[in-house]
Amino acid sequence: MSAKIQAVRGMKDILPEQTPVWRYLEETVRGVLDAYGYWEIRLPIVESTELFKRSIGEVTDIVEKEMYTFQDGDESLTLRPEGTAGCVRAAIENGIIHNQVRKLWYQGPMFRHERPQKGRYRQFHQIGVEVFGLSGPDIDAELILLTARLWRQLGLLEHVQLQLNTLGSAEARSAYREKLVAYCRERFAELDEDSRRRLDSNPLRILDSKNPAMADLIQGAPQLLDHLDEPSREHFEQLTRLLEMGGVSYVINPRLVRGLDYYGRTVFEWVTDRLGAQGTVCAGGRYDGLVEHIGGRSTPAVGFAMGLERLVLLLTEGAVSRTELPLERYTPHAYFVAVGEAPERAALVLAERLRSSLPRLRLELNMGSGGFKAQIKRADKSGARFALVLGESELAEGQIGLKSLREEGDQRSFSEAELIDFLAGQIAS
RNA sequence: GUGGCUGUAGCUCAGCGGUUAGAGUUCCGGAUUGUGACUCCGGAGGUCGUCGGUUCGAAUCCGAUCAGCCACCCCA
Repeated sequence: MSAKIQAVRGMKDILPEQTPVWRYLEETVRGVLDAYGYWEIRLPIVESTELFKRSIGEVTDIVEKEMYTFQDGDESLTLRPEGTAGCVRAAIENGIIHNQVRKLWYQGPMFRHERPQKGRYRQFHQIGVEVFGLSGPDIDAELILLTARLWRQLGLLEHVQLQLNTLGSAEARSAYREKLVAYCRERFAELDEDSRRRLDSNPLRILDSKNPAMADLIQGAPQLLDHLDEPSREHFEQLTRLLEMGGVSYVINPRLVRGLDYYGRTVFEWVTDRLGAQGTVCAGGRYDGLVEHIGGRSTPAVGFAMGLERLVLLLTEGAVSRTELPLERYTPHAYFVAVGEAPERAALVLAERLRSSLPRLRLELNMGSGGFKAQIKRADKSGARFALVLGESELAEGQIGLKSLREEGDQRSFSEAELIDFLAGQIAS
């Protein structure tokens, strides 16, 4: 054997044993988005580096040290570290948000060069939703109601908590930031190393420090909620009222600050305590200034993204037991056992006819021969409910055997027509 | 970028200076000339992460390196 080549750090294979969970999750999300009238947009994975610098912010961790950037001729390109920037770029470039409302979603891999840990990988997958052209709290509420419905459908609602905050208008926030920075500079000696760094990069983050030595300083710090502009306060109050009417409970977390520069007003996160340190499963907020900032006409916008790895983890080991997931929809209904040369040939043809007659039938035909024992074993392992059996004697009698693999009962014998009827009934149920 | 823990069969792990490195599981075959999930038997499967050092002797001790996991930072 030659030297092994392994997957690059932080980039995980999603194995066949896992893909049914992924499909279940993705299909459920798509179903909910369809139900609310959102349209899919498919976006490139590579964008110009400048796009991310301008939208995410030059001094954020993402842009400073986490981007996969490479030179292509005289252009600097970057593997997208998040989806919003590309979506906004595409929306402007194609004129689809010019003076009109758009409700969009996208899906796919994102790349950040971070140290991997539980629920965090260098290539990870998100489904993102972005709405353009609506400035009221009603759309903020709809997005949150939509996610709440999704958690309910996935059986996750009782394992996640909605945290909510408002960052106010850009003006109010930057005024507040100055006050906070001034306060921190006054008590600079009390700041830990991380917070001194945050003072320049993201001062609002200081309030979210996990260091207990900082608790005192944080206690006495000025509060963003006390510095809100009136329209933002009104927006936030209406949003919370709508959520209450919609039956979604929330916790106001004044320390909730999204990491990306473009957020303002509403921000929210769905968090869980079941995934260790990476508890955020879905997060988003309003970014009314971004479209203009990237070169479009001033357009209000709001959106969120959910991390699929984290949701899959939550589904498989965090909250729902794996046996509760409806994964049988991804295993074959029936596994076709055919022993002997003539039966094998006949089975290949018969399997094709069955698939033609029953388009929704999932039928796996045994390949690679093998005795009855081996083939029945494979049938069992495939997860199929039934084994179809064709040996020399069935072939001679023009019958097909049907053996239930999931419950007791004798093997039955069907003609082809009877078998189609029977399977049709099984598929329907 | 920083810290802690861990690298032995495809997977989960035992062995922690002394024959030819083990178990469970998985896979294949048999017990049962044509029938799975339980049982029994057999077979296949290992450069003990890599490189170097100590030693008569290293999976075992030491160093370096690489990788994985978890946490910090940050984030979905």
